[in-house]
Formats: sequence, structure tokens, C-alpha cells
Amino acid sequence: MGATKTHMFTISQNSLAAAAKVLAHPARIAILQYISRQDQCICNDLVDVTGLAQPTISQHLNAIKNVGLLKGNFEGKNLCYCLNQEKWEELQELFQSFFGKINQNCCYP
Amino acid sequence: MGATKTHMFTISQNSLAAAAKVLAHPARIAILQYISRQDQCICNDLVDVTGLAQPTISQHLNAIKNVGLLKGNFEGKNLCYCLNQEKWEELQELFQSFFGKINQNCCYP
DNA sequence: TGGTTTTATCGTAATATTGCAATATTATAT
DNA sequence: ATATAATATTGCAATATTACGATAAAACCA
Repeated sequence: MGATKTHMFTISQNSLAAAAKVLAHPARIAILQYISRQDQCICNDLVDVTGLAQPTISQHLNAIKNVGLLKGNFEGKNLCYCLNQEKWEELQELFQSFFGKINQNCCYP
Repeated sequence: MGATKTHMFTISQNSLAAAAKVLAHPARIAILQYISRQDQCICNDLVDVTGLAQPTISQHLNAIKNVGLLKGNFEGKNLCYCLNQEKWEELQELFQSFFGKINQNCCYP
């Protein structure tokens, strides 16, 4: 009990849900927006930008990284990373394909 | 501690996150897809379709309903509802505007 | 080397989500 | 009215998420 029953759904349904999960927190939205504006990003800035503690930011960044949405060098003192264009486009296509199919079928009676 | 600090983010960031949360579970994806295919929907079918228990479905439906994405009559024995077109389009626009702005700014160095 | 800065990890508390059995409610049919 | 069918609500257990203090690790600089 309690855990999501992923095995009861299709891969595509689970993929979209996983992608949506990344966007399902305002901090991660803010982080993605910030990264896109910066060309690169330093985690410490994000603490100021979001008002969350550094370990919390690190955790959110990790969630974004784990789905492959970040690319760059993660070692060293100052990180330097940006959006992984390929993955980012994949994510958009997931949503767009979902929206498209729903729109196509929907009747709105 | 523990709860999302929504007050630290913009309304627009919170809105998108809330919308994404609805899509952040495969059962709700499956439910939305099913509803769009059916023109109407009876909750009992969803138990078969998803393999989840009836109270669980009811809960997921409620989550979708709570953001205004469903429209129809919710009283009576057999429900009859469908997607709320207006809200559904709003949700898509939220995502598209987010994607659009990110794409516009992003450098992908 | 020692100190500083930046990010990661660990541990833990608070809260949220998911799922379901039991039960209640609502509408319909007989 | 009573039985039946469909959905909602309640209560609770299991799990996941969010957040942060403390601390570690890595890179840099004097």
C-alpha cells in the first residue's frame, strides 16, 4: 500500500507522469527558468533566487538531473551546467503528443 | 518543515506546478485518456481499466475535478462527465507558454 | 599546508500522496 | 418501501516528498 502502482500502467503513461513530476514543484520550475536564462548556473545563486536552503536546492537539482534534463560538468567548486537540449525536447514532445491525442479524441459534449 | 513553500514562488510558477501535479500520476494520465476517448465516463469502468480500487479511482478523479478539468453532472448513480474544454486549453497554454519561454532563452552551450 | 568557498550527502522531522477496506450516500428499479 | 448498483467518504497504513541542520568532500587560493 501507499506506493504508486506503476506496473499497472503503460510505459508511455509512466513516462509522462515522471516528466510531469519534475515540473510538479514550483522550486523546480523556478530552477529551470533560471537555468534557461543564465547559460550556466551556480547553485549558490539558486539559494538566493528561491529562498530555499542549499541542501534543498541540491535535492531539487538532483531530481532534475536524474531525468537527464541537465548537462554539463558537475564536479568542481562552481558547477556549470545547462539544459540538455535533446532531453528537453523529448519532454516537450511527450506533453505535446499527450495533449494532441486528447484533443483529437475529445468531444466536449 | 516538509511542506512545499509555495509563498516563495510566483503565482505562475505555482500554477504550472499544480497543473503538472495533476499529470504526475499514471493513473490520472490513464483516466484523462480514457475520458477523452469515451465522450462520457463511468467511474466503475475505470476500476477495470486501471486495476485500482474504487476508492482510489474516486480520489484521483477528485484531484482532477478539483483543478476544474472535469465538467458534467456528478450527482446520481451513473456519473456523466467529460473534460472541461476551457480549463483543458488553459492547462495546455500554461505548459506551452512555459516551454516557449524556456526555448526562447536557452543557449544550450 | 590551512583556510575559504561551493556543492553533496546524511540523518531526520514534517507533510503529502497513494491505496484500500469498511461504510455511507445517492439514485434507480422493482 | 426495499433491494441493487454506483460513487463518495472515512480512517488508516505504507510510501514518497519536502525541507533543513550538520557535516563531508572537492576545488581553489594565499
